[in-house]
Amino acid sequence: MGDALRLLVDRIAAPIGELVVVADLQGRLRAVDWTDHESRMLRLLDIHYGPGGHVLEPESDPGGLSTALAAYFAGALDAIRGLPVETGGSAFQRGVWAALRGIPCGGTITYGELARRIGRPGAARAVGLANGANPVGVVVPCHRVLGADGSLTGYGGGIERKRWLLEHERGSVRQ
Amino acid sequence: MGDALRLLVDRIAAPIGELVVVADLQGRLRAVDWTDHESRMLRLLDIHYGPGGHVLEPESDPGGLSTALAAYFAGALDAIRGLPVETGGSAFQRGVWAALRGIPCGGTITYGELARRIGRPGAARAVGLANGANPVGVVVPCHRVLGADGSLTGYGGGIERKRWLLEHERGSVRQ
DNA sequence: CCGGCGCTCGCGGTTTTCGGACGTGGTCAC
DNA sequence: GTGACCACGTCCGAAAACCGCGAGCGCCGG
Repeated sequence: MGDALRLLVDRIAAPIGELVVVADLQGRLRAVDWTDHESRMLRLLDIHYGPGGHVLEPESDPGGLSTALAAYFAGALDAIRGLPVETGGSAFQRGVWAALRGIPCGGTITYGELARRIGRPGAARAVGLANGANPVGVVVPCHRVLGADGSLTGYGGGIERKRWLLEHERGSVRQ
Repeated sequence: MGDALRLLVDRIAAPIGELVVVADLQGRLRAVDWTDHESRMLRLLDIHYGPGGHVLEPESDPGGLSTALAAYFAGALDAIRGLPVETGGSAFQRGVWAALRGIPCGGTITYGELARRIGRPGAARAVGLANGANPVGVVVPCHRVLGADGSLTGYGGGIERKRWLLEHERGSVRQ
């Protein structure tokens, strides 16, 4: 297993819980999730890189990513905008996640509209599925997707956090 | 939208406010309302013909209807008697509106009596509802309907106008 | 006693709201 | 392959709310 993917792990405190930050040696984000849902994150890593295909090593503020995330929670919403992200996943999923990064901070979109935007009208439900499979929470803003009627419908880390994030972004943007 | 219903719009002054007159290309009245309640009229048009199902074009005295209405306000009450009217609405509503035109000028009727007259005794309250949904004010004389105790109860354009219209019709008839 | 007033309740058509039944498209497990 | 999941969206039918009413009652002051 000498060729296993080496990943650096850090943890930071946020107002709504502790975050796990996973980066590669090139300083690209590979995963972000809440520590109380860490098992889900580990499962996603296994799916993307294979069980045993990666090793986790503690590291303080790898690539400055932890600092950027902390800044975001402190109110500097732009701090996470251009952060480098690298993921596995199917072509469809990567398309969804790429589209997610196009949603401006403080804005929202519906599952159906996002499906249309990636050229797959009618795949709204599949978008929800891909959303739930997003390994990089917060930075890839899956929380900015709402139901057609404006309902929050669901979020891997818990609806309450989704609500908090939207409120945080909407409030700080002061629109 | 090439098949949208084309409607001609005119405005005339009356002693109690300005009126909007809407006619079709065949010279039939489609709507009449007070300008200060124009939004209500537009909503009714949307309900009857669908949003975007009609286009409004300014036109002076379409089909001579404006002239007829002005004559009515000047004292020639008969001027609006036989005016052609065309509306949408449910079967019940059209029944109510047809019955309204049977009320002689200068006369009145109660909601309950009107209900009985169209074969729906007990539907007095529904008659009130249909009355409020009448798109062709004045010409379809919804103002001639009173409560069982003679009270004026209500009128889309304001009770004051209802009182004025009844007074106008009663006075000029000189009964 | 009698008339008037105000309240309550039943009324019927329309509109709005709500919930459940589909159709949907991509994933994952056999 | 095939079938079963779902962080959806649309449609349809039932139920409830909404009112430009009217009749029935109890209450009160002549």
